[in-house]
Amino acid sequence: MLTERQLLILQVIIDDFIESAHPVGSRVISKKGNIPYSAATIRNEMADLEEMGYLEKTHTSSGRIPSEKGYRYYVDYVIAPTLKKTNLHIMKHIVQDGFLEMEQVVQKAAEILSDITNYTSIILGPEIFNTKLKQLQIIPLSHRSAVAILITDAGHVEHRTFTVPAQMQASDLEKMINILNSRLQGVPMLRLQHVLHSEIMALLNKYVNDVEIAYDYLSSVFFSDQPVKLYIGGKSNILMQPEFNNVEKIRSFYSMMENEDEVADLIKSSQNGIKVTIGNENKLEAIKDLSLITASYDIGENQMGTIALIGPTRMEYRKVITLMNALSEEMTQALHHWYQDKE
Amino acid sequence: MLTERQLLILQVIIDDFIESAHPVGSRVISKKGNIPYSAATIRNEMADLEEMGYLEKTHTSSGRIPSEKGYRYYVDYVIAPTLKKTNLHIMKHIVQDGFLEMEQVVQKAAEILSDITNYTSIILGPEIFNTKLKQLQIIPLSHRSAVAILITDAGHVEHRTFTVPAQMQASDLEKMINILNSRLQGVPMLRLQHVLHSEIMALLNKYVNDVEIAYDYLSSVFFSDQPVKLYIGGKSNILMQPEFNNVEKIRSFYSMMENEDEVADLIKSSQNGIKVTIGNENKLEAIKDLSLITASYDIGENQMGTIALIGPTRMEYRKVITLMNALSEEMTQALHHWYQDKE
DNA sequence: GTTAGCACTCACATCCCTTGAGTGCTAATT
DNA sequence: AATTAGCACTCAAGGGATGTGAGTGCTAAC
Repeated sequence: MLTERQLLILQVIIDDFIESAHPVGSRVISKKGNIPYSAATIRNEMADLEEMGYLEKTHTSSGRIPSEKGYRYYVDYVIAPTLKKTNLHIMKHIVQDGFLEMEQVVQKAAEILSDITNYTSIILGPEIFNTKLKQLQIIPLSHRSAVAILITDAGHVEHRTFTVPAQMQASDLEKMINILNSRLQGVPMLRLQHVLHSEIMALLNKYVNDVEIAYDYLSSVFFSDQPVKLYIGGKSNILMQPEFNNVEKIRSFYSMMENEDEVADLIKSSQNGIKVTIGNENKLEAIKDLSLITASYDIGENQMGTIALIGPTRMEYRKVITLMNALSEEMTQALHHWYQDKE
Repeated sequence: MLTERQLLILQVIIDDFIESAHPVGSRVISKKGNIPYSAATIRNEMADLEEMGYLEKTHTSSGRIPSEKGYRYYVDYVIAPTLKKTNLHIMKHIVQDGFLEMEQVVQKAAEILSDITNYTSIILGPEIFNTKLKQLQIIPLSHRSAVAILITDAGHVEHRTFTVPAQMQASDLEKMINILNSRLQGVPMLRLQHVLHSEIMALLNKYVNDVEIAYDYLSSVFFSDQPVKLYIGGKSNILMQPEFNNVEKIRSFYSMMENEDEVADLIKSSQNGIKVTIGNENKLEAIKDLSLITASYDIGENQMGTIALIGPTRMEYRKVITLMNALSEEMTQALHHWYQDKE
């Protein structure tokens, strides 16, 4: 659809604009080394490109800036084919260190990503899809309270303090713990509630006085929906971008970022691989003039988590995509390591 | 030092400016109901107040705005004496709910505080000063890794995944856990390392092969300095303030807030009670034109944590201080509850 | 098909002017 | 002696004008 020359010009404009954030004029383009055409020719081509929707003007006599369609084309047909798997070893130093918990690895990855790119990074922690309960502990703190600790085979620990209802006997509690522990080990986290309900309630019934209360309590302790775990890096990086020059934009961006659920929804990508969402392609109002790049990192058969990067539509797509590809690869590996250690 | 009338005028100016954020002129003041003087009289007084350093002008013919000295006087001599202990029950609904963990209580308190005030709140989690180790658990995940869980008598749970060194026998690990568990229970968290070193190493020596390695590992697992826990609420609230109208200010504020250690240092107040730091009284460059109010909440003999609020120097001091007084009271109570339950 | 040339456009900066809220000072009033 | 009215003065802020320059589109020449 685009001629060789049009493509070249489009590319030059986008590259230039990504760097400078200023509209690109015909003269500057014609002066570039790899462009053997005069400004007038460029102008004609630019007019055509604009007609086709790849370029825009900010006003009648301004230079051109890429439209969202332009970026889209650039990302899909210019960058994507040229991407080669690189081995950047971004996280080399982190993974070597055996002490780090998985959560810390993820947090660190977010920081690195935002440091390198100067955009804001968001990493959605691995979901518990596939992990199994390794051990359940209930530790009484007093006659009225206790802390429940769930450890998964991935080394993830959840804990929750709860008040023991007055109607519940201390002996009941103890019995209950024993039963739960013996029966729930090895059960996938996702099936916990189901198993609890279908298999164990009957069993508990024999030993414990008031099963209703017990069940209510167990449910509330174990299954209160865990808030999603988000790791955000470089939230203030985005303020360095010249497009964030008015307070209203900043305000709406930060308001959005404060709402973790919304952010989690936003970046939770179902598909594998890298996904680029440009400007208005985003559903969320607050980032309709930003670009969002998500990449999933996964482990075995199930998707686990998502890495995302938010920046201006004028984003260094090539660099960023390469980087995220590599990072997602490395995180997958690092977490695989993790899992293999546990087997 | 100040005459009755000067004080009245100062107060009116500050109140007005706090509300409007605009310089206050003599005419508006004279129009107020409780002011029986003409604009000219007010002007004379204002000139005096300015000479004494309580007021400032933004330019030669502008109205007056309070200087930092003015705010300071206002806070110390106008507000402070009139404060009465109020019982606001800000957190009533939270504390009632028995399920919440202490951390959630604190987090919630931060959110409430920022919601009510529209400023940014920071709460420094209770320090572990006085808590004792309730139970220590080490749960092997595989032959090479394990997760250590420390539960304090306050129901606080710390966990840490670590890799078991190859040189260490599985049997050694088990023995070690037993010894540690029997000996460390009830030891105050702060003395853990000391006790470990002085009492237990000898004991371990008898049973475990390579004590050096064991000790190194234990240290790294238990005593890697826990980052301070900060709970921040309403980070974007401050953007609503008209003084945050230029990007540079926003940038420096957010950069500061990203550095948790710096923030923790900033608000870690040694003294009890409420402390107001106005503008340049703050050491940190980024908030030299903001005000910071800190209040400690404590439990028994030891200070536990700090509540802080950051807003423009033009802050609703009276409201905020009253609020924080009440909140600190309530948090102290809530946490006392907590502790009493554990006894 | 490409390019030089030229008239035209428009954002942006600068200067100027007006307006109005506010001051300080002086003289009159209480 | 304290208060107030009156008045000249100041200055930020807003609103044209105006000039400048980077850029365009179009036409005609190469």
